[in-house]
Amino acid sequence: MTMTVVADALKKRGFRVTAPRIRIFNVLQKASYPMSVQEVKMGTKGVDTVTVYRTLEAFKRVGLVAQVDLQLGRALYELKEGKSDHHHIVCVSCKKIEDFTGCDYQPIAQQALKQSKGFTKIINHSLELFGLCTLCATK
Amino acid sequence: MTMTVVADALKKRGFRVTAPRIRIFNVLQKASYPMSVQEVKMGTKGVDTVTVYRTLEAFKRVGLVAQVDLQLGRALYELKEGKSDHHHIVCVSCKKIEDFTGCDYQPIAQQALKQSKGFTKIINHSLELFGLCTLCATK
DNA sequence: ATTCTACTTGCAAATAAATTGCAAGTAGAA
DNA sequence: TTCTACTTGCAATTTATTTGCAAGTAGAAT
Ligand SMILES: [Mn+2]
Ligand SMILES: [Mn+2]
Ligand SMILES: [Zn+2]
Ligand SMILES: [Zn+2]
Repeated sequence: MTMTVVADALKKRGFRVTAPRIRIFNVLQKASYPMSVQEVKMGTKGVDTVTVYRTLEAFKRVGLVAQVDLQLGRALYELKEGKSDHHHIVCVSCKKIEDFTGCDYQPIAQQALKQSKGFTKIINHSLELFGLCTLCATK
Repeated sequence: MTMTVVADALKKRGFRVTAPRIRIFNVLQKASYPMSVQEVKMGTKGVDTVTVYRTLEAFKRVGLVAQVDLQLGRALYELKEGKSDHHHIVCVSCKKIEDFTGCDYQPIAQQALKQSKGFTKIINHSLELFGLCTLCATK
């Protein structure tokens, strides 16, 4: 995902391409794990926390970023990039996060829709695994 | 799930059976959807918010309650009861929540473990679907 | 039944997360 | 270059969650 892709994605939706948005994008791109708002702010120095919140929200709306909930008491965010659907394993003890790929959720979504009275379409899903990492498991 | 089950589960882990804990349990039992701390507090009237937090945490530890994250900015909680593994569909617009059952996540978990370098066991998982309910879809 | 003590609770205060209002700044169209 | 709607930073709020502590009590021991 190049920067022109970002610019285009933003423009296409009526968003302007600004310095804070570019910086935030770059921070996310370097990260190897989903980041909290505070972490993103740390990485950009100079960009206000509120701007990080608003930018991540904008990125989410244009589909550049995914919000991840790992039961840590705050939301995390990561670039979707070209990467297919991937998810996470989290150590419930030390909070270590690993990615994994290969979530075939379509059958589950189909079954859910079949049961549902009020929904006819799924537009997104979250799937996270929780465990003990080998390090914490030995303690 | 009867109340003696609660009492036993608590006692077994060294927790005392108290009035606030019973009330909170009853509120959760009546609910047909996962509740926020504030909603639980509303339902109990007289029990302090802090006690709700601490009790839900205790219930979580003894396995009575599951925490659910629906990207709403706060955690939700629901009784596990005897009910097997079930999950939710959430309307991203009006936040309507529906249950669904039939999450066969074992293959996914196995595949995740196969890929993982730092984990050898999954002890929990979260899976939530996001969509537009039929009502919101027509707007 | 009474005593004892570790576990619980409520209240207040602190911390942390997320949102809102607004004036000043600026991207990008004209 | 001009103009204006979109953005930003800063301060203030609101909402969520945690912590400290003194007073209360469940449940074991007597
Ligand atoms: Mn990831
Ligand atoms: Mn449920
Ligand atoms: Zn760990
Ligand atoms: Zn809806």
